Amino acid sequence: MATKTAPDSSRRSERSRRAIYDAALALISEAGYAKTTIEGIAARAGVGKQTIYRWWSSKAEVLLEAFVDMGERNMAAAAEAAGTDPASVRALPDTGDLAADLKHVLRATVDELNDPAFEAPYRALAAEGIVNRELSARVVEQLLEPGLQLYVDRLRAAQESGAVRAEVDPRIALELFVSPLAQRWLQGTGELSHAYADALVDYALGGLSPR
Amino acid sequence: MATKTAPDSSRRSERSRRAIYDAALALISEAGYAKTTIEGIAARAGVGKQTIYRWWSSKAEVLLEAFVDMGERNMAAAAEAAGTDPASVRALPDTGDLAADLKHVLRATVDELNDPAFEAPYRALAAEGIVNRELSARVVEQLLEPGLQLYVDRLRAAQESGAVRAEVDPRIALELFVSPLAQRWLQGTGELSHAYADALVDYALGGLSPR
Amino acid sequence: MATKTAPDSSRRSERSRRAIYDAALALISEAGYAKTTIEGIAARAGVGKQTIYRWWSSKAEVLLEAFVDMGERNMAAAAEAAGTDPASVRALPDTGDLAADLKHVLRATVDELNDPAFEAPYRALAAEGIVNRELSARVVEQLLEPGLQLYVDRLRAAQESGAVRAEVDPRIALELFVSPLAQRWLQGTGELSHAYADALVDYALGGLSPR
Amino acid sequence: MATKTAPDSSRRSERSRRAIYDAALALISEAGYAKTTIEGIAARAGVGKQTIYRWWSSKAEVLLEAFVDMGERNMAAAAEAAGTDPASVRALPDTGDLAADLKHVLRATVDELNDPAFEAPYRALAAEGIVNRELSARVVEQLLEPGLQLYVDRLRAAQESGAVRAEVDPRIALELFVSPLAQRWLQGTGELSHAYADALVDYALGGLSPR
DNA sequence: CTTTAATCGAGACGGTACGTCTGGTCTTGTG
DNA sequence: CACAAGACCAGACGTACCGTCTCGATTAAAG
Repeated sequence: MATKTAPDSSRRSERSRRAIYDAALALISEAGYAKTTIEGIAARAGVGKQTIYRWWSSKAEVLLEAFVDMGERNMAAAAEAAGTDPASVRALPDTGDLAADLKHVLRATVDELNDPAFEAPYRALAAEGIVNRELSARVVEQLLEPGLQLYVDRLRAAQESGAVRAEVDPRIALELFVSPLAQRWLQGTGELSHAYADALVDYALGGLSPR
Repeated sequence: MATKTAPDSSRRSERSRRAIYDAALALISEAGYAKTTIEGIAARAGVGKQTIYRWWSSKAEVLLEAFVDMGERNMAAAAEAAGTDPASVRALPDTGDLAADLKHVLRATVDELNDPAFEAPYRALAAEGIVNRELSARVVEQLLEPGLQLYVDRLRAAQESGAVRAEVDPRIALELFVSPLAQRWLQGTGELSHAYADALVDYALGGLSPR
Repeated sequence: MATKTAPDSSRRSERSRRAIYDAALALISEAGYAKTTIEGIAARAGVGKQTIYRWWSSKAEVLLEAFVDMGERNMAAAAEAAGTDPASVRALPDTGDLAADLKHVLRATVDELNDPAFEAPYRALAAEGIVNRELSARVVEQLLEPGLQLYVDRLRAAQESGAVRAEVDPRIALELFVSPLAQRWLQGTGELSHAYADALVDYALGGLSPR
Repeated sequence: MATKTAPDSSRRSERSRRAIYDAALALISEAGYAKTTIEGIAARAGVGKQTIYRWWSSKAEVLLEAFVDMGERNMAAAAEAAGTDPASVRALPDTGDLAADLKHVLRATVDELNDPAFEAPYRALAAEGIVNRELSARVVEQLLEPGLQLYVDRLRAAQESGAVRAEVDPRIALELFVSPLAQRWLQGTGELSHAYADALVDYALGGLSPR
């Protein structure tokens, strides 16, 4: 039986890949995910439809890769601007004051989530992920997990310095302030402000009960 | 210019409405949101397509109403089974022990979220809501808000009894345990267990910092 | 078994009938037969759709009756204007000169066929009749036959006066000049002029072969 | 403004074209013109609807081409059967006896018009042509004109041999026997028999007046 | 360097669903 | 009961995309 021969990636056109990423992100920002079609991406990128179907299996996959690619380029640019190596760019600060450090990062996250350029494609990815488990796993793994791990690291450090109780599970702990933020952004259930971010940190660290 | 005259809702066929709700929920459970089509709903319901387009403007709207309707019927059934009036069915318990009460409700929520029958349509609605702000607002208002208000009420009662600090904003406080649950369910970032629900309540009430 | 009870024509609204005739003729002139819909006629006439379906079985039937009605009113008006009784209005002239008489009538027919107001509805009727045998029979019987009979009468008179050979069948003979006219009008295969009408009469009466 | 680019006819699927012609003719014979739908043709032909819309602009156009194609194939088949070249197949006979020649051809036409297989599609085409001038012109030009030209040629020959008066216009003369035939067929105003065809020729050639 | 085979842009193809329009029936007051 | 109004089921309309499938015309690797 003749198996569908896999494409030879060594002969792949870098030119087309770039054009497809650019077209995909542009269209999703302009018209939204639902109105973005593979046909539209191909036309905008000046590429045959088959070239897309050859390398990706769905619209969501194209978007995910385009998004990851954008993230990598942004990070490389930031690292270059900062004159440091890329790895250190995303690390959480550790000034010794856990609350201040968390507020600092969460405020930055709030600003990022409020950035309209960021909005459309990421929303699209989030929405698709809810319904498409396989994609969701890749989104979490490639886009979210690295960021979450930084919180885990910082909380572990805080546990060693005694700022956080030792028996607390950092994976659950970080959700106390990260998930409310994400949820508000996804569902639009409330404003995303620096004050809100601060409140989340205060409540989560100090607890709701009187001490 | 002749404005498209709105349909006369007093002449609406209750029979068709029911059939459409049933067909929509059935198809979404069987095939998922993306593969459910208006044409399919109409065919399954034994209804003309126009009858759907006359009363709803999108697939998402049909689903939302079908879902709200299902909720109302379930609640009415539950109230009848319990022999009480519908209003009291969804009220949070108040045994005096806030942590126990919250764990009780959150565990029930975990069970509900893990129920496969509940899964498909609600996921579909959530996904659509992320990308469709107008729908999202209606989902929040009609499906989520009533439930969240119960938390606010319970937390206010706890503040009066001194179990929660007076300066805490209940709207934010409830997100500490509700949002992480929702987030895990939406993104599949972790298991949804009773133990997890308990941990969220403990962390949120007691805080992460040592006391 | 309950037979579909026939409508009681004694209670029929004359008002509606008139309005429907007027609306049908107006719409067919404005938009053509194909774009004229029962729905449109009802709306234009300010009448319920059922009122049309109750009394007519098809769009073509409505048009036919509207057309017959229009003819009757026109004829009555002409008779009144001429101060004679309606029956004599459509009679062919008999001056003793058959060729002249036929040319006179055919020229009038040419003028009528070239009248744009006449065009659309009659074309529509003709087209529908080609495909709808039952309608065609009624069109022929109610609209065409009376006119053709006049030719038969005139030709019979000519046979008695010796102007036409006795063994000629008048029903076939009249087709020699009437059918070419009708055909050109239906198919647009050539101009419809007085000269053409004259030529038809000359050729038909005198024959094509030399004598 | 991006003009809707015309399809590339060199890449057209001959297979589909055939299947569409066959399906169109079959459906029109079975159900008539009005009940034949583009959707139905596509389904019957095992073809996407777009493939029809890509190459034809209306149901009438499809039918016209299907009909022309059928005619060409029939003629080619006849030529092959006769062992002669296609051009000579449709030529009118010239035995020197004009009346006999015309009767021969008209009788054949009568038989053809009475053939049920021929009936439905051609009626449909004729009906549409009456209302659709653009189509009518193409029908006349592609289907009728070639046949009519043969009469013109034969009549010209007759004029040279003295069998027809020199001042007669052949284009008009042929209508004397062709149009009545067409008219009877279209309107069902009378039987189509060999005797009728003969009478038309006799009347037209000899004239109605005594000599 | 060719040669040659896979990728490329392009777009026709068989399909599915869209949202609209109309047909013909049924229902609901009103006169 | 006929009527105006219009909701109903049904299904065709013409359009937009889907994912697959040819087509030459570049490429880029292996000869």
